[in-house]
Amino acid sequence: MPQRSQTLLDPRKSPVQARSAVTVDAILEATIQVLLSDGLQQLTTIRVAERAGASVGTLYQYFPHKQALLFAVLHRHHLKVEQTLTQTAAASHHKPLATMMAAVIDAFLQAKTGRVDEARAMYGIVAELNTREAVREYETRCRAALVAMLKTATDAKFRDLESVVFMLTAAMSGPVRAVVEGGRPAKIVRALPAQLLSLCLGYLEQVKRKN
Amino acid sequence: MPQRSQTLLDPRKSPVQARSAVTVDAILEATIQVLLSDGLQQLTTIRVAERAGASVGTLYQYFPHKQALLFAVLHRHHLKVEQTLTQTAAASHHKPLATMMAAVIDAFLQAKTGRVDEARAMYGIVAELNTREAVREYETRCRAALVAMLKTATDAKFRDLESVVFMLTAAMSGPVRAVVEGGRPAKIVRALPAQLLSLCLGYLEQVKRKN
Amino acid sequence: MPQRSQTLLDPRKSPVQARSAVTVDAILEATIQVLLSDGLQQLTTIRVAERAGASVGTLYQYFPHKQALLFAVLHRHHLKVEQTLTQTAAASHHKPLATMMAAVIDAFLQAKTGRVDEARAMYGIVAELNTREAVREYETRCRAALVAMLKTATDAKFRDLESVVFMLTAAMSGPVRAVVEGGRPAKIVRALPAQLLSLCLGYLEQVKRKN
Amino acid sequence: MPQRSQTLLDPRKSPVQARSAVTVDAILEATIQVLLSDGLQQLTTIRVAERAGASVGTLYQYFPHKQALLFAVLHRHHLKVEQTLTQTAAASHHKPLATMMAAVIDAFLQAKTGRVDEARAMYGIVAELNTREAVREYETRCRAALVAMLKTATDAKFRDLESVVFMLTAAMSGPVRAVVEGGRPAKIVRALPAQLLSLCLGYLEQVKRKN
DNA sequence: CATGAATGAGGTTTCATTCAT
DNA sequence: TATGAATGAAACCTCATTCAT
Repeated sequence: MPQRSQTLLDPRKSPVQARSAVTVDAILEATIQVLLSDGLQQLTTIRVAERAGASVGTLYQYFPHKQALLFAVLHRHHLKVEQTLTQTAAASHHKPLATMMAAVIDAFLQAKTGRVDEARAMYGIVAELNTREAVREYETRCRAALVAMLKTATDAKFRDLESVVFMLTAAMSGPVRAVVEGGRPAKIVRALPAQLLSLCLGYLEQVKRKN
Repeated sequence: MPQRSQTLLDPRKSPVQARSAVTVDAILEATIQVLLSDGLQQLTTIRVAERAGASVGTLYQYFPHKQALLFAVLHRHHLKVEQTLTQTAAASHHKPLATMMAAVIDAFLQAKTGRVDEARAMYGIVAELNTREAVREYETRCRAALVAMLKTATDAKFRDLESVVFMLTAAMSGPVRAVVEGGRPAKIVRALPAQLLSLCLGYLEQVKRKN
Repeated sequence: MPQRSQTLLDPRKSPVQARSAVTVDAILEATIQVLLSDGLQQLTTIRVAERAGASVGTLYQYFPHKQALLFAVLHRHHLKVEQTLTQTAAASHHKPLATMMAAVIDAFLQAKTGRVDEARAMYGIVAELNTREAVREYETRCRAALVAMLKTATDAKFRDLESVVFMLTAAMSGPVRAVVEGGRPAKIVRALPAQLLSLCLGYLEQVKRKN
Repeated sequence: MPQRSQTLLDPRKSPVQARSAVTVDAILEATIQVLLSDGLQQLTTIRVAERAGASVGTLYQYFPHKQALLFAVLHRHHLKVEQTLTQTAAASHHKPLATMMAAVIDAFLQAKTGRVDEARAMYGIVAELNTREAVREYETRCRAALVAMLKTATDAKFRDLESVVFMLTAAMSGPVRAVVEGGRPAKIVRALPAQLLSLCLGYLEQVKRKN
């Protein structure tokens, strides 16, 4: 699979008929399935097509190449997470910090662990592809929503809110990733929301002091 | 590259003559170089051998297959980080929390950013290979060192220290990864040590309160 | 070419479209050609594909690996010989020994020397591959047909017919192999049918006496 | 292993020192061992050297290439069989047919089954290499010994003794090969000498009649 | 639109052979 | 002489992609 510039990564044609939309969806779903059951190395276009109940030819009708397919899967995931996050953040404006963070953490965890398998699959895609650009943009949009929200916090003001939010999100992504990738004891998984809240609030507390 | 069980990942033969040790080292180094310049997808055994100034045949004298090569590189990195961390932790016993964490963060950052390229390459390897087992063991050993250290903290006692340390390390790994993978503004990079300290101490503060 | 268990030797997929049947046949035929012109050592999958007017990829669509290809060729040959032999044997029930053996020898020689090249190629395959199992089964089926026939001989009864037939077929296979492998004087080749008949009848005569 | 003309197949240098003779012998013996335990495909020069307790370099001191090594093994076997056969034949001049054949069959079986493993290994070598020439010469010499013997038979004279001996030896080689290659029931193995005698005498009887 | 047979570049791995030590 | 590290040609096999049906 040769590396391609990202301008070529868009789907080949938009499914205009209902039937096509179903097919495309089946393919995207199949991609995640194969990714999880076989791994990225074993993910071949034929295997994806088979699992989707289609033929390779059909797959290539909708995706110009394998990268575009993987990219589309990633994009769909990003959209979902971003949407959840943005809406939650918007709904939490003008609240105290603790309330805000509790809501955001909840939303983030729900988006990520609602379909753990999907989230797990994404890590593989991101590692393999040239997704730096896309991931950066996605993260930037997510952070923007949090920045906007935190600006309206009733109980705190931050200098350099950008940096603060970077740390917050990056710090959260660590434990979340560890849990999504699996193999953590149940105790840790259960405690995760509360722990993340401690993590965030603790950090914000420290930062506030230095303001 | 077919998936292989990890018991087969050991190097094929230990170099007995002096020159072979040099060769093996050159190959490991070349692997990192190629990983960074070409990416894991484009990393071929021939390319690695060439960059190492050797032939494929030589590469295969020391590594039974590509996976073993990548695995060896990862293992070497793990050893280095683990050693730094363990020594620092051991030297920080019986100190206050803030001192401990400052030392540990410093050591961790030095190990990871001392050779950013190497650290960056590792993320690729981990994503590609079946490294779960190895990574888990490495992380467990690192956490054990921190647990042992924190037990002796002069200014705090923790219930469930295991979970606390899990959160600490996982939380730190987020921002560190973001920075190592590159593309972050210089301001963030510079501020990282202090920010990580805030993150850790803030979290520990929160946890202490609930004890 | 690594040794593989025989359960994996089956063709990969059955051709569903008409053109693929042609392709498969061309590949099998090409295998024999290459086997004879280049020898088993020089038989490479690429060479076979080229000779068949196809590409390696196509070859591997129908045969999971080189062994399976060779095995398929052998199997086809076995089927042909077995069929000829079985039919002839069945048609010769209830005849005197001499008539029976003349018919069988004739059939066997025809099957083997009708396409000497093919037969010759088989010896190479058998030597190279792990064909013990397959060959044994084939031989067993052939012997069974002869046993059934000889039981109905009008002029002889044998104790331990199994052993007798083993000796008959094994004895015949010697000279036939010598001739098929080539380089024997024309005189010997011409005289072969009659000589084989003498061999078989002579042996049966001896065995009868001891009954 | 490229095919080579047979003029190059001679050992590189004759071992003049006793030590060398031991080494060469160990290598030849190791070749047979590897041939039997690993098969011809897996027989590599390094493996042979290891099994012989030497290094590849040493192996190549005595054999210019792999083919020469295999060829030497075959040659040694041929010499042994030929010698046994020739001596027995010479010692059986001026005897009746039955005595002659009994002696020859006994000698042949002893030579072949005395070290079944060795004999079995030979079939592999012969199939793989370009040994036609060498095998033909060996067979010719064996037949010559039998022809000379049979000429002096006290109870029979044959027209075209050459052809008769060809049939005799070829016919015998069938069952012997079957048994040497293994997997035959013990009953058959035990009965082999007597059966071969029946085979030969039966055939000779038939031929005599037609004289 | 859908199919799946065909393609072939390119990747991994082996192993006979050489040659510096 | 003996060693074993190094070589690299060449084999096997995969899989993204195309295109005739």
